[in-house]
Amino acid sequence: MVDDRKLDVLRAIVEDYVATEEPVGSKALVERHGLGVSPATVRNDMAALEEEGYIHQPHTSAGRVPTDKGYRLFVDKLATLKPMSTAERRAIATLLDGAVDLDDVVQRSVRLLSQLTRQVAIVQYPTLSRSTVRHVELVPLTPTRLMLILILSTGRVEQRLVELEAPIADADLAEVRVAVNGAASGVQIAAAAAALGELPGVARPDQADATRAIVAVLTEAMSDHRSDERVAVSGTANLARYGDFDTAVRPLLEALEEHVVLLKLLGESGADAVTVRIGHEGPYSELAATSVVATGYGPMDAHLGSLGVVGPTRMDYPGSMAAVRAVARYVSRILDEGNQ
Amino acid sequence: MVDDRKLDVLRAIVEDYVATEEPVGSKALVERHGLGVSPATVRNDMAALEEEGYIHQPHTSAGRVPTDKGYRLFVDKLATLKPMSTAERRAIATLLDGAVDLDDVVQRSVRLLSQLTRQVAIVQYPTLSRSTVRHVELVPLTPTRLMLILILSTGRVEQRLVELEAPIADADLAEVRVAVNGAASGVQIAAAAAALGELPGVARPDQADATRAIVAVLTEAMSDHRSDERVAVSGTANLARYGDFDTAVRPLLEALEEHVVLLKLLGESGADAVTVRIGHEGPYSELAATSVVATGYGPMDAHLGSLGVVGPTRMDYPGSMAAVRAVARYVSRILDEGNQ
DNA sequence: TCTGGCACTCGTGTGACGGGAGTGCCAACT
DNA sequence: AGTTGGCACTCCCGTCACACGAGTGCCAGA
Repeated sequence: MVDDRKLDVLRAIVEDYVATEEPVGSKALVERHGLGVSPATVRNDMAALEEEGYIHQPHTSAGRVPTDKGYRLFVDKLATLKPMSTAERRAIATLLDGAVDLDDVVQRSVRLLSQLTRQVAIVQYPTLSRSTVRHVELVPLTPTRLMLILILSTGRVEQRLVELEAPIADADLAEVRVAVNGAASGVQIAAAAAALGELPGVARPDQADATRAIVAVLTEAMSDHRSDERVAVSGTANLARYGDFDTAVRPLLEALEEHVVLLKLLGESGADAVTVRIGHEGPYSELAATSVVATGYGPMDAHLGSLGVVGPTRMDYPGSMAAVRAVARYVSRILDEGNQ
Repeated sequence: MVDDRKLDVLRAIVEDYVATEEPVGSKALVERHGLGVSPATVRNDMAALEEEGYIHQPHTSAGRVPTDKGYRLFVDKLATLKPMSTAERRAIATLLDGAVDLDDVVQRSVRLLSQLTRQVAIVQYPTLSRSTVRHVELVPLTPTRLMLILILSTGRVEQRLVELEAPIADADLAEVRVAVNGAASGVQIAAAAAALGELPGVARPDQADATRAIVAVLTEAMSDHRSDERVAVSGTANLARYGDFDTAVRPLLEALEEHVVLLKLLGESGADAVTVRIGHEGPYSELAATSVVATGYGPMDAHLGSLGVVGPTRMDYPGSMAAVRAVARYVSRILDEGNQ
């Protein structure tokens, strides 16, 4: 069914089409690639490939274009990851090492990824849920008003206001702070919520009200999945290179506004495998003309978030996959370092 | 020179062109607006307006299109701000009141503004420089490593790591914390840097090194204008409604990637006046086809940042100006409340 | 199994052409 | 002096016909 030469032909078609954005014919194919056979032979193979649904002819007397199925085969069997050049590696390393905080890491990463791939890049902020509490700080603003600061192992900092029923003395506040940190520090978010729930019960009676208010705000902040939905996007201008505006650019622009949609697009990729979703394989029918190359990141086997690129199905898969993998690895390493 | 009817004609041309995106002719004009004169009369006026550079004819036998100068006159003399409907006012109020922190305020505002105007909205994060220090917190992570947290009056929180030469005792740390807050709390950023500079000299000798390290990181964090350059963008999908891709959409998409460019576009608008920059009036020749409607925000007369919308010169100026002003007022009010 | 040849299909670019929207100008009217 | 109706003129745009050429499918021969 799929002998070697036919696969070569498919690979050549994909590469040429990606490069030229035009249907590719048998003659141009044998010229640009050293296939060593005549156009007529290639035509036979093309007919077979079309029969099997890997390529498609926009109209009679036009060249062939890969189908989603064709891209799929290409990615699964034919693509060899383009290794990053040493210059690129060094650029990644120096750029990301200069980041000063979590926000900065995410923003530099997304920018970098869009520049490397010349496509739209998406980076999800690290989720709260799998990280641990590093420290909880309570700062008195007025006698009945505290600022609560929650510092997580990923470097994320959440801040909330706490309103108290009654004023609290500095000494009492210090005790509550110690109690809260005793229960939560170093503990995973999920477990910390449970441990904190016990606190108001065992606190000194005159500190119980304040403890209860603080714990309420704290658990609310920890369970706030708003930040789980945060994503950074970069490289929108690369959409300008798209050919067809209405079928390709507009739906994607709209999707980029909806962070929930983006997260669904990125999906729950495994931490070490680069996932490729081609055209209709994705969850949105409006985005049938776009592909997603994504992977998870996070130190070791902990999945903290996903990142990737989206672009036309006609995209450079090997290059994108390599770039996505490289950036994910660097980001994982940096998060790991900051975590010590 | 510019008698009343000619101004009426100009207003009608602008309104029709904005609505239809097509050159507007004399006949359609008298039909759609009750001008009470004949097409021939209007033609005479149009000839005069064109002579003076307010309108322009793409080619003979076509209708007229406003020039930048024409839009300018329209905005300055002819536009009456469309008041927001009560439904819109309520939508603004409820949406923005639900914001939990500064990030949330900015992100909700920018989204709201893009939805109200159906254009690309931009909101600059509040600058550090004009805000005051609310509190500085020092959290020991390891004996020689502190996390420094800087809380500003706008609600912004900055975090930095501090590496110490030698371990520091908790008691000493508490004293340094008091000293630092004594020097900086409630003081404007600019003044705080100076006050902090004195500290290492007057500190107890055994605390001088630690104080010096902390102050160094703190002044660095306060002078970090990186956050001054942060902007939020929303509504990119509205670009899809643009007609001409290459001259209008592409340059703007590219500009949206460059936050520095955006800040320059927003400009240093006064806090209470809505600024309109039309086409070539702006600083970038590539953006000759786009206009900017912007204003400053901030409680009272303090200018904390700018916000606005960008769109085609052919845009609904009265509606955009009203929306920009309304959102800026609500944002200012919210920042003021959070500041007490 | 591959190859060269050949007839066929069909999209694309070009040029001619008519319709129509809109203008400018002029003479007449108020 | 300002306004109006009439009229000739300009020029964009959509349509149609047509030739060109790229590309194909098929078939006979190596």
